Amino acid sequence: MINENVYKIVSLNKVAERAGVSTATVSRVINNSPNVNPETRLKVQQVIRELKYSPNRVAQRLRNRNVSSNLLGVLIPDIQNPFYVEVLRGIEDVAYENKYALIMCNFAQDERKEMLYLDILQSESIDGLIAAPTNEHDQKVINLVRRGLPIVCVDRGLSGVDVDVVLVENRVGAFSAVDHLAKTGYKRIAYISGLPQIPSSQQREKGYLDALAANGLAIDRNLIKYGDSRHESGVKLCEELLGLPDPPDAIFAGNNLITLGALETIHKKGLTIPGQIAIIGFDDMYWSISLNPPLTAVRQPAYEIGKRAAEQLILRIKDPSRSTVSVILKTELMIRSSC
Amino acid sequence: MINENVYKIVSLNKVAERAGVSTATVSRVINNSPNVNPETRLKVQQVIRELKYSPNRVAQRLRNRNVSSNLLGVLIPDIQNPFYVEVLRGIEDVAYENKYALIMCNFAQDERKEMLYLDILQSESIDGLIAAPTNEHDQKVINLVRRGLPIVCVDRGLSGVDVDVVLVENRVGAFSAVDHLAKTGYKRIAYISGLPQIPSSQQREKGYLDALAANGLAIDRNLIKYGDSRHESGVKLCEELLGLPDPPDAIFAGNNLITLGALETIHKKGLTIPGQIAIIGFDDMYWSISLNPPLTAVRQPAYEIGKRAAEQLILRIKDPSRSTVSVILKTELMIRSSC
DNA sequence: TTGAAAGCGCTAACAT
DNA sequence: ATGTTAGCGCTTTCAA
Repeated sequence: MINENVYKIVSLNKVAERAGVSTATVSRVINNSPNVNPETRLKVQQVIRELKYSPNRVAQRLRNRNVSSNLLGVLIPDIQNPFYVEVLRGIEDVAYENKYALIMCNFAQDERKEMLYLDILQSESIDGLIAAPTNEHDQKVINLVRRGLPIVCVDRGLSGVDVDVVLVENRVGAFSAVDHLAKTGYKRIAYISGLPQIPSSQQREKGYLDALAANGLAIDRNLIKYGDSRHESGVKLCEELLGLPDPPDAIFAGNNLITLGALETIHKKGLTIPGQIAIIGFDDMYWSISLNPPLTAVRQPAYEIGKRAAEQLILRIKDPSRSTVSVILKTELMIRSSC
Repeated sequence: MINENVYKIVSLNKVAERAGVSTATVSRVINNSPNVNPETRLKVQQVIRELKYSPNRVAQRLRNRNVSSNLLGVLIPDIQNPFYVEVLRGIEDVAYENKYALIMCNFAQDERKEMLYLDILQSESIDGLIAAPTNEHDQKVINLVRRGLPIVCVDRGLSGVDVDVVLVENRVGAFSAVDHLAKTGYKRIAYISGLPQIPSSQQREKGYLDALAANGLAIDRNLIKYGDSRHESGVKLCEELLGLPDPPDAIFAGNNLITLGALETIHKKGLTIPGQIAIIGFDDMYWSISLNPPLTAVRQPAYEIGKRAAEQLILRIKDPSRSTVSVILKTELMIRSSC
């Protein structure tokens, strides 16, 4: 358990000793305090370089609870989903620019894992958190907000508390997809939903329903399938749909992974797209054009979502009392050849 | 700058006070020390629950430099590459099982970013690091190894130091791909390489060259293109290749992203695969079957790589003096219809 | 079984 | 301009 090999880290003390000054002076140098004699500063910097000293952030953080830890937490549901990867990239770029490092917690849609990670994040005394909680009533995250930890929610809000949110017009996006399907002439349009407790799934369902209604299409509950937002459930639910006595002529897939799963099933069955079955996805991927056939999809500006979220978070960290905002981004229908 | 809104965290002190015991006793309780009177323990636990106390890991770490911080660093070159995402998943699963959290550093192939992150990781006093450094001579990582920080390298080794490594038979994998191409009858086989300074790129090139030789095919240097391992360079280099006066009849793409980029170019030009141009990729993706056409590829066991790396790392953390190992995993040729 | 106290590395008064 | 010192929250001897 004990690491005997532990590598000795040079401490402020050693630097002070070697430079013949007090620890306070060294501290001032590393924090760029102006009140240091230029010569002293030079000497100290020299020693720092010699000793390859770098300040212990753990100690810094313990000391300064109210000052930046330069750590941001990111809590995402599923790193296998390219959408979240793009969001993460956006966050990461902004974080890096502002000298924040990221503690990344992928809870893989497992609530226990989410709990553990939130505990860790909290006790690491992160500066702020970007989270896509399991659902709007996530008590753990709500408590964190109440306690004053700067938080920005992504892709879904939080009910009962005031919190910054960055999301996308899910209902509108879904509507545009299903409307496109209907206008193209499809009559029996199915919806494969992600986890139904996630607000975005619900809003997409609403968009789907609204579009059917707007186009005078009947709602057939058998054509709505609920899954868990993962590839596997796309595969399975698409099979169920295609096995129906009266199968759909088009599928609206609730997210990335479901689309890919559904595609897999369709190809395994040797069906032609869009001839025998049309498909449209929520979430575009940069390789959608190379899919068979090039996929028509509702594009969410994922990178932008992450970027905005990180920017909001940093603003909030700097000024915790600023009023909360909801950033709502638009989706875009990318029409290719799958419907 | 100062966060006036700072949320008060309950400290050991408060718990001790409230429970009418000393801080030492509370500490013993949270660390499951056996030397605590059962009644006292119960009372303390009660108070802990009441106050929703959770120990401050920062303080714990500062105190116990030689004891687990339960933080692992992960340094990966490109989170947009699905290969690394899978590796990350493997790492993450093992880390979670062992109650480690991950500080994820995506350096996006930017050396300055890598430096910054390594500094942060070091000063966060992580327990260990899983890294895929820019190249074998990465001084920063080499220094870390020398200082005794437990490190496992992924996808590439480190020259001059003894370090645990998990990688894949790159040469053999590339050979099998190009050999398959040659045996299928392709004569002018191109190679689009990732960053040429990365050992795996070099080994794949070697496999490519060997396979050409083994099949009596001439080497045409014009058919070897070097890029930066990203989607964009797949797009561009494939264009160059197809624009050649004497273009290739097959392309071996050095990784995931390059394959997707090349595919994009081929589709934009309206060429048929494999009729007008065949393609085979290094790195399989779970949606390869849904590509147009279903992609033939060399599969690396990415999840397994991550899993093994994390396992090795945890072993090394527990016993820093154990001798280093190289885990070398096999690739697998997934034959579908792109060549 | 419990408590008192030192100290991990650092910063911010306060003093000089 | 610089040094002295207290203390962040915790664990761990050492004593009782």
